[in-house]
Amino acid sequence: MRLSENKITASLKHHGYKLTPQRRAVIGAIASSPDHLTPAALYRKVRQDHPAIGLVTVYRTLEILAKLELICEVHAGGSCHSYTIAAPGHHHHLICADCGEVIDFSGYYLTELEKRLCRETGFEIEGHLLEFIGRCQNCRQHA
Amino acid sequence: MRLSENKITASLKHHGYKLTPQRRAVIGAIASSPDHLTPAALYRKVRQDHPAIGLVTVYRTLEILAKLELICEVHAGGSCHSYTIAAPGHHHHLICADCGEVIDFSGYYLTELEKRLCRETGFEIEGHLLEFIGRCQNCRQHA
DNA sequence: ATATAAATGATAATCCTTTTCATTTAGAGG
DNA sequence: CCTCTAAATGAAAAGGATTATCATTTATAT
Repeated sequence: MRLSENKITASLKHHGYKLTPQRRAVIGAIASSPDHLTPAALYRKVRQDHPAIGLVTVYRTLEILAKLELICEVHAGGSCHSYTIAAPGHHHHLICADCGEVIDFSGYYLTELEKRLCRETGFEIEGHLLEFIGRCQNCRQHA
Repeated sequence: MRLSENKITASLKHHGYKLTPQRRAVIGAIASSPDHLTPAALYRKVRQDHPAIGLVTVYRTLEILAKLELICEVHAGGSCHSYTIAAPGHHHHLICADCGEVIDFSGYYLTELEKRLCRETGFEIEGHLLEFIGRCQNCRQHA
């Protein structure tokens, strides 16, 4: 389950950020999109309802949301800077290569592997990046 | 075990690319580095021995090497465009957040998870991105 | 040696992202 | 409600990374 728009605005307020119409618009756009968006794509989407917004504001809003971990970066989609709304807690992404839809999943599949790597390499492991890329049912049927 | 310089030059020739001194220099630099390098960092390194080389040539060489899968992109290191020499076959990276060293490992830890995701989501999974980030023994001791 | 297509490097052009700064505004406190 | 103030905005410019253009050079097949 993904974070709701309300949770996000609440977290912004809680951290002392002002709730401007522009920020609401960016949050609304990203929260209502099932797939991941680049800053430019998000800008285009937001401008439909909010033509006066500046691209800079989109960047600044994304920066804040990322710092508060309310959105997360998607890598496997090709573009290195795509964002999607965060799900609470640790999770991973399954991304459709055609339509870009992002499905979250979670689980602790990697703890055994982490332990083994620690033993064998002496590394202290702090985090990981795991994403699957594929084709969703819908895109497969329409191909 | 990582690809040797010889394997890489052989593959270049085999695919009809010419073996120029500049390309040798780029390959030498990337093959001799245990960590991952951005195009700019690689450019700086190559210029020490080969001052006349252009940054453009570095980009072009990286493009070819990536297409032939002789080098691979590293994501978790922060910069979205870092490259390191490829290991033959499918593998993953364990990256030191301090010194950038990249350790390869392989295994088939994800096939069960892939099957489950297929069943539950209807996706046809084509690939994945798995990287661990942490601190190597050496960096931990010197911290 | 020669011919030729490919590769190079300088330059310019494009993106994408971040700074700067004057103006506007959200939200706190009266 | 007003007023005030720091924060946020948008326009413009700057900065950085990557790609395109093009005349010149060069690796390699012959």
